[in-house]
Amino acid sequence: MRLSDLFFATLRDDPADAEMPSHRLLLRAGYVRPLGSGLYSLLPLGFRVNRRVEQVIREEMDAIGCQEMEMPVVHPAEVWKASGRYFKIGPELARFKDRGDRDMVIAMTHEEVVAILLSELVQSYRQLPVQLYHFQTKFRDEPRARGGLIRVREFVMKDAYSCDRDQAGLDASYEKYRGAYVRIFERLGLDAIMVRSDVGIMGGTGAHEFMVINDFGEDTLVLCDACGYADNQQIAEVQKPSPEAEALQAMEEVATPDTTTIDALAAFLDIPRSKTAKATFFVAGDGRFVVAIVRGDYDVNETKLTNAIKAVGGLRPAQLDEIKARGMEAGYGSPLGATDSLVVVDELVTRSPNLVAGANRVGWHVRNVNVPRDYEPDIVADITSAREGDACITCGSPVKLRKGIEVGNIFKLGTDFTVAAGAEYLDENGDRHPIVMGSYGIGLGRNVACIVEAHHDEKGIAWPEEVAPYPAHLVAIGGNKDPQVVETAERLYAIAAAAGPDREILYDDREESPGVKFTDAELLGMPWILTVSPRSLAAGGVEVTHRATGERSVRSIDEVTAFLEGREPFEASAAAIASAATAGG
RNA sequence: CGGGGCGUGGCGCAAUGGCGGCGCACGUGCUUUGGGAGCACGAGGUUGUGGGUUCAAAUCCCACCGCCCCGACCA
Repeated sequence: MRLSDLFFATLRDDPADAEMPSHRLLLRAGYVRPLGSGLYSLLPLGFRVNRRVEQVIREEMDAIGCQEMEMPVVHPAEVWKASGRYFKIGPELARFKDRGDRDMVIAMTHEEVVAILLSELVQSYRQLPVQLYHFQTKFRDEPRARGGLIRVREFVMKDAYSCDRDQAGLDASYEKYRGAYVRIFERLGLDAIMVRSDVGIMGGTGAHEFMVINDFGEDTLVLCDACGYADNQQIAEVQKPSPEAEALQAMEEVATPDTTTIDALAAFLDIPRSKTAKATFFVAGDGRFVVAIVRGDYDVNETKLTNAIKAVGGLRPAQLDEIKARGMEAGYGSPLGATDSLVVVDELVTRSPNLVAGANRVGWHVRNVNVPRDYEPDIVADITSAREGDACITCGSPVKLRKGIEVGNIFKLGTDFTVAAGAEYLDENGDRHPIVMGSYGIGLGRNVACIVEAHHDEKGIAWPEEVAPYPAHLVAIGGNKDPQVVETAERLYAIAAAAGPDREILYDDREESPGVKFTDAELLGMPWILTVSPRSLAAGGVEVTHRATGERSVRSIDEVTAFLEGREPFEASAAAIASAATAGG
């Protein structure tokens, strides 16, 4: 592709409202353009990267026997009503009516359709297991798009579905996908780590997320360097301290003006936060009012709380009047005297004697509150979030917290969808069973952004060869002084073109100054920059620069030809890679 | 949905009540080709939309729309 023909434009200035490096660079280098919030066009360069990422995923899916197909983006609403998700999912699911006034949805994912296909096509255990996948557009009307391609509303996802006759089959399929995902992210140049994740209210028997550590990430990961433990903070467990035994003291009210926060309370009474009990108030989707009690030095983990009370529809923070109506006072709250509430107490609180808790009266707390002496919990469970430095649940070493971006997930769904769709098979004995499903997703655009996050410097992008839109970027300098430059560059370009579509290169044939061409080449980020100039010709050929390391050498026309034809790849020296790794952090 | 910020040419920005500008990018011509070149000429705007105040509004007021950031949310 000649740059004089390419549909793109590089921006000299950073776009004002692009905060993430990947977003800034993809905009500046002319890979993507926004159309609206969370809606992006992929320009030709961006589309080529997307396609190469897609191809890596396709190869690894095919390698585990997963069959590519395609399912519709628009579904009749009945499909989603049958699974129940039409009613469970809020405005995130886009709905509309077709010309016949029929309810329709724009698909967020495709479990329902797979289950329907299974119900139509699978009758015997002999047809199982089967693995299916497609690359298809999803629409999720997210409350807030952010981070360029990281969180968008419309995106292409590879979603795969395993279909097995039983749990053991699902476990085996799940393992295959786990292995495929490890290979995919390695090929994409991403350091993805697998963490256990919440299965949510969709049930299922297990799920993992593949995460890339990134400060702009939306999830928090709990990691242990010592033993390799890695969980999403939503579900991560840590070892909690064993408070020293104390004689239980009598409760005693104490005036504590202006102490609506734990910090203020602890400071006012001159006690550690660990000697206080914190109350937070929620309303579950089914209407139950929930008081969650954790020690003052911990935070409530809403995912754990949701799972502890099996809250269908999740939790929302309670309103002040809802709290008051149940005899409690926000800022000075506790279950003491509370009515009509589900009291959920963190297990550490039950082991921590003589805590200061709210008196449910503005400006007052109560000393020496003990569970279950002073109030009776409805549920005792681990409902706190892991903290930086807490003791690892498996080895006791201090854990660390890191932000992460989810680049893929694997999920043991179970039979919810197949039961709803009537997707059953007959076993060897003629008995009928629901098919057991798993689902496995990878968002393409998000992966493209994460690759840029991991492979860029202050000058621009540095694509790994596996996903680069073109293998090389040819720059001709001084062509007006020396016709041999243009002649040589044109010849090399033609050689690459003749070597097949995969070997096509970018050729900067524009009448621009050398500075512009070099700057753009570094911004666009092809793995190898080939410079033809009077200087390079005098030195014996073409100057070859490795974009990622900056390593530079002059290669003969024959060597470059062998590279362009795909016969002899260029390799960066180990030393250059090591020094680039050190410099890049 | 709550909080904050922003909306002026393709991009980045200035103009705070009185003739809408600057840099880059863009077009034409000449010069220039190893690190975002120079000169000359030129094109490009209903200042997000609607309403209001005023002799006069990009500027002040109201409403709406859109975008970004934080939070809520995230099968």
